[in-house]
Amino acid sequence: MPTISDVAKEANVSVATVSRVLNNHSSVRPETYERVHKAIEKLSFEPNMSARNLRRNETRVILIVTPNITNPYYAHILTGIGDRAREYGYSALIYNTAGNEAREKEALEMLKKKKADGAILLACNVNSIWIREYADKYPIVHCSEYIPDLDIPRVSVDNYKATQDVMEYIIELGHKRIATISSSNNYISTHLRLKGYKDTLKKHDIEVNNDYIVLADDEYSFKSGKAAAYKLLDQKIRPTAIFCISDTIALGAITAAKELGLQVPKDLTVVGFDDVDDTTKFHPYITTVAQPCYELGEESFKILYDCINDTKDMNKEVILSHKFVVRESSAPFVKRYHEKV
Amino acid sequence: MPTISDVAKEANVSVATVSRVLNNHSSVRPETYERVHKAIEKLSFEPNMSARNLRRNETRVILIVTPNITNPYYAHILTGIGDRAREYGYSALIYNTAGNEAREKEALEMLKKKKADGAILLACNVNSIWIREYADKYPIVHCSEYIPDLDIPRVSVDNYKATQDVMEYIIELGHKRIATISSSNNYISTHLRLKGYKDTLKKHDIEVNNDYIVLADDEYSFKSGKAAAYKLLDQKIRPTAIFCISDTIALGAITAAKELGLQVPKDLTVVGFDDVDDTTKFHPYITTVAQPCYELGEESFKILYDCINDTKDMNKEVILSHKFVVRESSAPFVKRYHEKV
DNA sequence: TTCAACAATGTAATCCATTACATATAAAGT
DNA sequence: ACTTTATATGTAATGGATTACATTGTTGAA
Repeated sequence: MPTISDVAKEANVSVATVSRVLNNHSSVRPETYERVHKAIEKLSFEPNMSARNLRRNETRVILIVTPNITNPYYAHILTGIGDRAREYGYSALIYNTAGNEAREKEALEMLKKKKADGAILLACNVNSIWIREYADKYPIVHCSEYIPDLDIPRVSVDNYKATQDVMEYIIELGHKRIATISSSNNYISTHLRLKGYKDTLKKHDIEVNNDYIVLADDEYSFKSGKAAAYKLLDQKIRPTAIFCISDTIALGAITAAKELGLQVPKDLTVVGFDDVDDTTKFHPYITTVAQPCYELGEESFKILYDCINDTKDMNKEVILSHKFVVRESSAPFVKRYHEKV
Repeated sequence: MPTISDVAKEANVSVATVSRVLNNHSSVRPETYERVHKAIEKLSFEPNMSARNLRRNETRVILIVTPNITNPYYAHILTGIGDRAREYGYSALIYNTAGNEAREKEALEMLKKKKADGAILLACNVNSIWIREYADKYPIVHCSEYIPDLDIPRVSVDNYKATQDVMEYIIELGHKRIATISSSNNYISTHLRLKGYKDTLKKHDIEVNNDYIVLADDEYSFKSGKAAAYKLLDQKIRPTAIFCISDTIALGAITAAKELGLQVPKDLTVVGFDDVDDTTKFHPYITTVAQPCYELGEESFKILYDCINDTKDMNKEVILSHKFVVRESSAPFVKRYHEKV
């Protein structure tokens, strides 16, 4: 491996000049610049990152704190982060926390220990305000989930608006008995989706029925989605539509409906959220809100990069647009002879 | 951030001694060792990795070359690698290649440029012998796929044996008309599974029928699995069992069967491979071969680590054991009135 | 013409941990 | 008692890039 001083010799200049060329300093004469570049290419020189990092006091490593990359939603985001990071010469330290706060803290301690230049947090409870003390000192970006009122840079979709879209659509279809399967977790998205659900009902003068709000588990597991749907469908007056806050839950709901002899969408409309890969693996394909996961990842890296480099006028909050996609699991409400309402 | 010389001062020794303590050199007196350790703890000193890496000429970065982390199979492996890597102070550079050879080469060029200490390749065509020239010079480990005859260290399951297990089971159930959905890709696992399929049939004096061997696409997509199943089930003499080389394909096959009015497993036995998350999301739950993905990942990191550190007597080939799990998609063959055979 | 101001480049210190080599002290051998 | 050997620790060079400061050369103003 050639070093900067090999290049300097080759180009007949000092190492300082080579370094200036490398870092695009203005004070280098164009012809010198040219000469150095030729030397660099001739020797196919690549600056030694350890040396540069040592001198610049950076690591070129970013931390990705995620509950679980095995979840395709996070995997897509991770791909976006990874592609952009690589492009900028960063590598990733992936911390799987399984939602465990102790491990989240352990992860962020890496920043203190200077093992990473910054962190992207993929899932974060609204009450984790302890993150502030890290965010005050180190570059941290929230991706998709965030903590309200703590103005930590973030990128996400507009969960409230997306839910409104869903609910307006379901109401438009003529449904009145609309339930939701939310989650026991404490994510901002969960809160916003629930609020969107309630607010839109109220807006249309439909009473919010607490029996129609049931919770799946923290990780939106298929199983818990199915169980939640059972709770809804076992009621005397069944809902005719269910808004699920994730596709996996929606899948669970559809399975539950089938087991109860209900046809989706004929007897029950089911809408999901996220649009991960499973939505079109089985009929009925799920009507859902598509999130731009890859772009969420890309964007969070960009913001983190700006944070690390103290870019002026950087974006502190990026909202990417979602897309509501109507597929097969939703249909107009039809009053049937046995219906009481 | 305290440095090694701060520690030296605090402990009243030279930096060399501190360094010796840090690296567990034998020649340090126990009481000195103790004193230095106290100083380290008092200042909560952490060695600066850039400086260490510069001096030691290493990066502490490993390359993970994968077609697509979005695939849960790879995601699980990645989690295993990641957890182990972090433990040893390595971070990961994830290269998504989408199976593109140019991008695979681009990835391995990082080794030449000293941007990573070694690489783990997650999917690799059997004919990619160009990898040898990198493997000769740099630490490279194959995980789950590999190139035969090129003795590059690797970890995988015994695909041939696993397929034998599956086939023996299906034959045991009384099936004679057994088809397989393989893939157009060029992975060693694909070849071995096909060979296992054929060999076991022959062993039981069942003729190999080429009409019963159809291919899904390279990525085992659901869609292509479904299409392949249609090809099998449209034949005059239908198979009564299908061995699919992936669960997603199996899922596709089950969907195709349903669409054709066949019940799984009553009318058709379907067996998958991998045991990723989807296998128990829908009934019938899929009978499949469970791969220890996380452990495959862990093990590959360990081997790579040994390669990087020239460990003597390291394992060059690790075969982890698979587990054949019988669930709902397989059942004994029952001769029906309309059956010709 | 002379000096200030600036442009272009060079010299050397710096980042921090590692390690070859040097030194000092103690234990062992004759 | 005196050299030899081993043990424990220190000094200083090293890895490669960056950058404050120094130097040289050039241009323009007075």
